[in-house]
Amino acid sequence: MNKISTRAQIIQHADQLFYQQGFENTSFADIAGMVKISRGNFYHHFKSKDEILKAVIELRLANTQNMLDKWQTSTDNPTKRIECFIKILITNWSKIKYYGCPVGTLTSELAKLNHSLQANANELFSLFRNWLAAQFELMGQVKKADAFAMHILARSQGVATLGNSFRDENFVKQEVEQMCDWLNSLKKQQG
Amino acid sequence: MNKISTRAQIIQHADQLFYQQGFENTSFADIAGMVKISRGNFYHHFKSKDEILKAVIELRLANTQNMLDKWQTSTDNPTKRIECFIKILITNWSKIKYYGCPVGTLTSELAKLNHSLQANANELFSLFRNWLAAQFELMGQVKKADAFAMHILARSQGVATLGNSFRDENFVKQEVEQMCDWLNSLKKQQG
DNA sequence: GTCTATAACTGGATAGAC
DNA sequence: GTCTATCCAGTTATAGAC
Repeated sequence: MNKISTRAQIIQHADQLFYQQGFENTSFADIAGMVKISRGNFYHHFKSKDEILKAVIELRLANTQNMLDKWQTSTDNPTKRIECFIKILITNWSKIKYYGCPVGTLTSELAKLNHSLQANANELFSLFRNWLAAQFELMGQVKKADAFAMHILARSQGVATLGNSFRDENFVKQEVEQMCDWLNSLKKQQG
Repeated sequence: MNKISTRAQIIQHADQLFYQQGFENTSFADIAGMVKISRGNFYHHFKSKDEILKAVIELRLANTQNMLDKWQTSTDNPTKRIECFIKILITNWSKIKYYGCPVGTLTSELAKLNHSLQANANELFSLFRNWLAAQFELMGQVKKADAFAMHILARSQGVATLGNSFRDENFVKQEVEQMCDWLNSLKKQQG
């Protein structure tokens, strides 16, 4: 019955704004405007802007874990699971088109700011990396599991960046298809 | 005999700072500090930060064109030329490690700012794209030339982003090798 | 006591007058 | 080329509302 807490609202809107506008470029006034509270009131919930970022990253980690868990239970075929990952590019295309990949753009921005929460943001990549590696292991690719995970992560990342720059959906679809082809060629090798 | 002009110095240092710190996060004072001129003098050369960005992008376009021209003359083998491109990841690793790809991080940042110079920055990608496509055509891959160009551009981009995040040189080297293998497998197909 | 609004402080930014 | 104006960010202090 309770309404969503103010704290949760702040995190939720900050999450969205950090993604769409970037962390640095998003001000308290921006967030306050969306949550409809006064600027000063923030400090009742968070000690600093960095704490909001920390909470946002934690929210993203939780949401990502949820997504991976769902994929894990919705099918027992690891190849199909990896395909779920690859196809986020298409599922989320309407956002990626304008704002890029939420993980890659955040880690890149924090790297340039030399921000103290770089490691936290990188955990988002690690979450995908480890999950993907686990799937490749299930496919029988034990030795190359991590390398393959990084490979597919990197290709997805590149497609997101180029897709965002050129705003070309066909390019994204083609690359997704190629990644799926590559994935399925691995399966056959294992037979 | 002339010393490098003040204007050129501003652009050069801005280029470096925009790359290392990001565009938004770099202030006039930062640039003025490096060029060692007063801030008033700044306005003699540039009316706004956006004008500096425009000049920086033009400088990068010129530098990129120079690099491509050099590769074009230093070898008449298109496959080897594309390898030159792929291997920038290793050549520039010491910078990519900390600041990512100068092109990808700029276009991503400008996309989030919804900046008016997005199209100018994208030209940097187009320069590479068209040059790569021309090389693939010379390799005999006429129909797929542009798709291959985008493919290799995207993969390089992804490797830069992940390399920057995980700071893992071995990963970069492995991916570079794989891209070169892929490239050479195309050559054989054509005979 | 918990949450919120208002106002003011501080530093850094762009901008522009002199 | 200095110096100032203005604005806006993050932050803090205080006092009121529930």
